[in-house]
Amino acid sequence: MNAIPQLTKNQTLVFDVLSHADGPLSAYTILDRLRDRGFRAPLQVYRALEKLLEYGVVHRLESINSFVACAHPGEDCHSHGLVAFAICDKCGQVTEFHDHELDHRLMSWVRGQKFKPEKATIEIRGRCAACA
Amino acid sequence: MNAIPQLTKNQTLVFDVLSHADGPLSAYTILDRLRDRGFRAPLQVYRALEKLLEYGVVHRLESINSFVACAHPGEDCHSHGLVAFAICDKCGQVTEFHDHELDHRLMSWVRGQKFKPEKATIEIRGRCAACA
DNA sequence: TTGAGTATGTTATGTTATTACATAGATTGC
DNA sequence: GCAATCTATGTAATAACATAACATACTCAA
Ligand SMILES: [Zn+2]
Ligand SMILES: [Zn+2]
Ligand SMILES: [Zn+2]
Ligand SMILES: [Zn+2]
Repeated sequence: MNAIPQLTKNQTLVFDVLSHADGPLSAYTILDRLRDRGFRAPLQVYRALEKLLEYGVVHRLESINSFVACAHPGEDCHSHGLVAFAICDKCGQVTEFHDHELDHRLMSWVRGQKFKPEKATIEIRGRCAACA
Repeated sequence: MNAIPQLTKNQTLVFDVLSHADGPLSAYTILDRLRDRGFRAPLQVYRALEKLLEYGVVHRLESINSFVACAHPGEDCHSHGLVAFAICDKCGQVTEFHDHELDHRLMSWVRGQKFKPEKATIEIRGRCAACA
């Protein structure tokens, strides 16, 4: 359970944008929102995201090439468990959830294969309750 | 359980490349491998892939922007169940698997949220037995 | 045979992500 | 202090992935 280090200037800016967004954002959207804070190039965003992902305070949604602030900051789940997302294709809302049973099931299959997991991606696309 | 229609010329070419590949391929890699069969533009690949995905004979691996031929052709799983992948980051080998228990667990969570799932992505990245 | 639907070809463009190189700031040991 | 080192940042260019827009051709049924 590594502590989250003090964020640098750019990391703070990117994290702030994600925290206050009402849904996942692409790297280039983040860039646009930080132009008036001095951001000029994608790398400023990608480098910050890389660290934020490493610290576990941001998640990447592979199926939509976007990033979202962790919905459960401070919780222990991320260090030992797996994270899943339900993504609404209509309104963009994302629900992050953890399920130890799911985790256990996946990992037991994986261990049976002698596969050494590093990272798991679980994303469900569809319609949220409000948009159904 | 919709039958798979007769594939068109381009769909056949793309499917053949994927079937004979020893791992997942990006769209542009497929394009390169079909240059001498007359392919000139990405869209020829993407359009074929779109159909092949729809027919369920090819899967897209979101976390590596690549495509792979279904490992279980003809099986019924795809129409009602969910597909998961273990992807080796060293050698690129992909193992496709189905697990009804996993499926059930995920869908019960999702139903509890009144979320209407359309598609699920489950990808585990790590090292395969041979590369561990 | 004409109209609708599907498949294809081609060019251009949009979107996402990384490489390469330069500069600046912080930290450590001397 | 001052060099060595490490981390963070700035900038330009390019690579990698994906789609839009438009034209043409090929079914196939009415
Ligand atoms: Zn989280
Ligand atoms: Zn919604
Ligand atoms: Zn399959
Ligand atoms: Zn391997």
